[in-house]
Amino acid sequence: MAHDPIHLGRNNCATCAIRHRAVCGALADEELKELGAIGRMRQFKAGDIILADEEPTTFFANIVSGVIKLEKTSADGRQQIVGLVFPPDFLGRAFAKSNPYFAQAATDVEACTYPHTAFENMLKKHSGLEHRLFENTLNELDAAREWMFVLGRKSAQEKVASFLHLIAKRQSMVGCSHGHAENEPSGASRFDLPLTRADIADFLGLTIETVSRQLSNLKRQGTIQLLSGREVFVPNVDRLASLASGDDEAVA
Amino acid sequence: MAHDPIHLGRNNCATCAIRHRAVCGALADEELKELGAIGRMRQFKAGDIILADEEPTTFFANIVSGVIKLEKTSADGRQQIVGLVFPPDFLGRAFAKSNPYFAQAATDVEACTYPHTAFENMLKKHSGLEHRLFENTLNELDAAREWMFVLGRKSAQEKVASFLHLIAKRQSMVGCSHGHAENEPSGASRFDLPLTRADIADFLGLTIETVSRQLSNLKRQGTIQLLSGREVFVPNVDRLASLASGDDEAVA
DNA sequence: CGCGGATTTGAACTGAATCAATCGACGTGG
DNA sequence: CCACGTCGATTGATTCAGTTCAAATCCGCG
Repeated sequence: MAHDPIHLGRNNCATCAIRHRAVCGALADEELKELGAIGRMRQFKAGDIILADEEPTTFFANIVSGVIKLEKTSADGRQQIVGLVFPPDFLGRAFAKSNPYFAQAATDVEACTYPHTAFENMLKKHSGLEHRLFENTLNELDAAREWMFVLGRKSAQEKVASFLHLIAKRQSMVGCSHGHAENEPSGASRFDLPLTRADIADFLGLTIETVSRQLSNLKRQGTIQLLSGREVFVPNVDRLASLASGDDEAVA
Repeated sequence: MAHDPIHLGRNNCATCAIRHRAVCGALADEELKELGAIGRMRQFKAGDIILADEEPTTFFANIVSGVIKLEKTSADGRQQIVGLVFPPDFLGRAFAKSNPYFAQAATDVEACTYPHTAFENMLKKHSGLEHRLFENTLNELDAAREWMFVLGRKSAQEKVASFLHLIAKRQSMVGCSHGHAENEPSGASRFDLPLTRADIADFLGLTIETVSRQLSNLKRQGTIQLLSGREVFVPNVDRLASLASGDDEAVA
């Protein structure tokens, strides 16, 4: 739980798993060397607080493996996850005095981190890097708004199906080395849930119990199988997708 | 309802009401002239569709007056407003093949519009302009995530109070000529609602009836007064804010 | 004056929350 | 090696906030 990441040495960008898909992919060799010089690989354990709410940002990061949750908490303890950060996403709010939310490792995480000031200087110097980060941010905004629909208008069943579908999409993408390929999985899919039931509830605006019940429903229907631990098997992703958007109705 | 805006002549940037607060405020005189040359002032009527969903973006715009709603609709007709665009906000999704959502005038709107390609060329040429738009986008992302908390975790009463508080903040800001001042209103406030009950419901993930009931509750409590037409009077904005965050409980 | 859309209000219903109990996996210590 | 405690997850029973269905009421406008 403590904020005590393992510091590894400098990263070798040339062999980096997310080299081409992350924001640093925007840079030419010369510039990449400059960015690499300020980057440092770190590991976090599930539960580690990576960036604290309302605190000055001390660093930015590219996620290499694992999942980070972005969370908002109100005074009376209600929580809402407002974003999930997967590889090769970028973590951190540029150009702000303080972080607008909590960033916590949902699973064990490896990330390439950059000191706050040095990175913002790079942004100012290399407009290509800023452009890449801008495009990234636009995509995050689209995703956030997509999720607003889920939160505001979908039923519990649709929410849970939407979540599973999202994870299936993102996890299937982790493998591919280039591009944000538009390769929607449509056949079968198998993956580990990066979140606990409590996290899923906080992401969907539901309670733990409702999430659990809906997962049981989907299992009973045969839409998903819950294997050992956090593992899920989806025999037909299209079916899941249609439940997520409410096209389909019950199937007993 | 038709897509038939009134085309006015070229705008005079020097006297523009939003000159300093909009993205164009990033530019030096020379560049401003260049941007002004491609800008054209247009007027839209309440209900006009400004940008259609899934269609190529034909133009971008700075909102000079009025309010635009950004809306998502599902196949079965459910709707969710995923953003409101006030002066001096920027409208349009840069660097995308198509619009990720519907943009419709909630009230009569005046906007300074820029042709798609010409504007994106300006962005490429002037990194200062791109930077300003980037900061804008970061703020929109923060706002979207803030709203995700409202949608996922707040009660109907809190949602309606949050909405009124948001409008009170934004409307009070329309007057000031510079900066995104952090001047939260805290005393009394009077404003026109830019949205119908149906729109408010779609923004809050509620039904029309629930919105109406909650407004009646707030009125009965004395937290707000509903004047003629769309006008609302809030004697104590702080009180509204505390209802919005759930600090406070009922007051009979 | 009367029409039509927007809004309010009422009554009944229901999906998800709440309250409560049990289960299962895992790690620790006797 | 097994009993125990903890934490996450499941399942059941009950409650309640918000929806749905239905009916007034209000209001701008020709």
